[in-house]
Amino acid sequence: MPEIAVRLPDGSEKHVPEGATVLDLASAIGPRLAQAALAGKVDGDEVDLEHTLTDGDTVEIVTDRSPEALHLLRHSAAHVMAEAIKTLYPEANFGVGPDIEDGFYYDFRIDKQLTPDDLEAIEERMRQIISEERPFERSELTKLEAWDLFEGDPFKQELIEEIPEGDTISVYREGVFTDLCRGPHIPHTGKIGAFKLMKLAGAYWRGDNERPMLQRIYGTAWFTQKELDAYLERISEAERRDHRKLGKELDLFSLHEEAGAGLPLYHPKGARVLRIIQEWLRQELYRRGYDEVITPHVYKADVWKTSGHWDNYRENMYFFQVDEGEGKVADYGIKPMNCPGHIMIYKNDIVSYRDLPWRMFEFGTVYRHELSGVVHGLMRARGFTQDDAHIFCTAEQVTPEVMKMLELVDYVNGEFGFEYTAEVSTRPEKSMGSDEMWEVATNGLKDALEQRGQEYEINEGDGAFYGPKIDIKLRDAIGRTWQTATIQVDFNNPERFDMTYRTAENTEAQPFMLHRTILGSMERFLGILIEHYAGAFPVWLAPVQAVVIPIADRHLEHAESVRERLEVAGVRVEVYEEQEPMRVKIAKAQQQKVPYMLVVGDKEAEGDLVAVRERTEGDIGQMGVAEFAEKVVG
RNA sequence: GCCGACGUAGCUCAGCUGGUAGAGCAACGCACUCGUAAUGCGUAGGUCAGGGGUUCGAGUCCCCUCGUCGGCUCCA
Repeated sequence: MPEIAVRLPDGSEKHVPEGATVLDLASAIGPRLAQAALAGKVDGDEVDLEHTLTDGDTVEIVTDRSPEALHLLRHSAAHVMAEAIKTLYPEANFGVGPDIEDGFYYDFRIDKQLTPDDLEAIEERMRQIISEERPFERSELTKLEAWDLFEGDPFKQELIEEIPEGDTISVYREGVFTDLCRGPHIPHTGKIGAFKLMKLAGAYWRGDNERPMLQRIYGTAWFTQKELDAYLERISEAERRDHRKLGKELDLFSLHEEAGAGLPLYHPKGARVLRIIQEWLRQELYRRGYDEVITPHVYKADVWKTSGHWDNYRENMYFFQVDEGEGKVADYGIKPMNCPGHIMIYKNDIVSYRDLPWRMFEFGTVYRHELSGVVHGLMRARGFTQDDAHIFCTAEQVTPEVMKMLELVDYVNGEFGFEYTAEVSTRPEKSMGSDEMWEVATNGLKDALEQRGQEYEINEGDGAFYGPKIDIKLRDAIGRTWQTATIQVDFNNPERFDMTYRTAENTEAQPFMLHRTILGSMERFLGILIEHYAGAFPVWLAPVQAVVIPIADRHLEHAESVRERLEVAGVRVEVYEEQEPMRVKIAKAQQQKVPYMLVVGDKEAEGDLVAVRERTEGDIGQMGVAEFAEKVVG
């Protein structure tokens, strides 16, 4: 029998009979590999095990240890769920069902509105399909055949319509269910070791709010029960860290129905943490040549007309009218952004090139009427404070200024122990400015990243309409990512507000304007910090750094004296003076995640000492008050 | 804004198919004065998110509004 030669990932060559499939190759290498094989990769493209090899292919066998394996599994699980839905609800029409991070979903339309209880029946049906180890069978069709096959399935037909003429259209069948699918899939349903349907949601067809809303079920799938359990544990961990729960327990902030959605109220401890962060950042900014400004929360509508907010951002703004007497009524708008104020300051006087770059910053509180469905604790509020800054500069200064911002991003995130990645967003379809401006600005951002040796990804077409941007995504203690810092070039405002500066040649030129935040919104950043630290702030951020715990009433006097001296030394300290056993006070301090507990009893009063209990270490022994203060304030 | 779920004492939650509200913690009072994660007893606390409806009767069923949660969309 004629043979063909294929190349394996280790560079070696393997001869197999003509017509051999990926699975045949795996068998030829070893029976255990054949058993573990899920799919193949031929010249980098994923294929099924049944895929026929040709001479000269470079082939890799995908097993459950391969990085691509989980998405194959999850995509296959989505098919199994679709089949379960189809058997339970034969009228079902399906949309799309991809794998996503940690799982999969499928969108579909059925007559019944599902409730969480219905998920159990679907899971049960899925378990049955999985236990039957049904093979996924691929077939290839012409566009016309595919169209006919999905008769009565408008969503699938719409997808078929969009497949370019001449492209291969493939479908996969497992059991009674056939789905339009590029593939590949795992060999049979039995490979899905563990799964769970997680939640039910609505989702617009093709993500378009003009189109019908389908039902969506999210699920997760893993090779083993152990992995599934670990994933569920990760979710519980995230729930334990939920800033809304911890915010309540640690008495940091509250939200009130009567106040309105998305308008957090900071309690003394929450306010303290925010102010500590702000004061620290303020000093860093002063050191880096920023000027702090303070601008009003409301402006007359004219400002918003000039800025374009009146026309383009109205539905997100709070506008109101004020009766100014004699039948005159004036429109005012609460600021959703700080830029117009900073621009007015810029324009207050003639700016020389010698004044540039001008770095203006403000902890500016803004209000945006976000859609009711998106507000979420501190993470997405309607009133929030940005650590906002605008840098007005010349074209040549863009790259160096962006580099300075990136250095600041790096420094700030390092202080909190965050790792992060950068993404550059390029010109979107709906945008203003010339191609040349976009190119100069986008390259300016990329140059800054490259000169600093920072890796970045490109988000094609994801820039703001007024200019390209760099977004920074943090990775927190349990691996979740959060978008915080953003650096944006703005072509719009210098134009709209007719901003100029005097050049060295005594001509007028338009400055570049950069927007940037480092923390993003203070609210959101605090929320991220709460979850990152699981509520246990490091000593420098802790709203209460130490509590003094007198053992009995006769120790109150010494406790007070300790508190006074520590306060003078700059330690944030409280005395737990209620008449309760020491262990109760310790329990309370532990729950409040206070870094240090200072037990004072007879021995400490006698020697003017404190017995220090560290929150995570436990009792670390006695020391003098000054020594302890030094330890905290450092 | 859209789809769905939910909203009971300050907090966490119980209250089956409609018969007129309950626990633990917290608060307050009294006792205990204690050596490293929760002392005992007692008291008080709710127009069951708000409004409307069905019913002899609604925390429980229906509608609207507000809010919360999970998604979608949005994030000039």
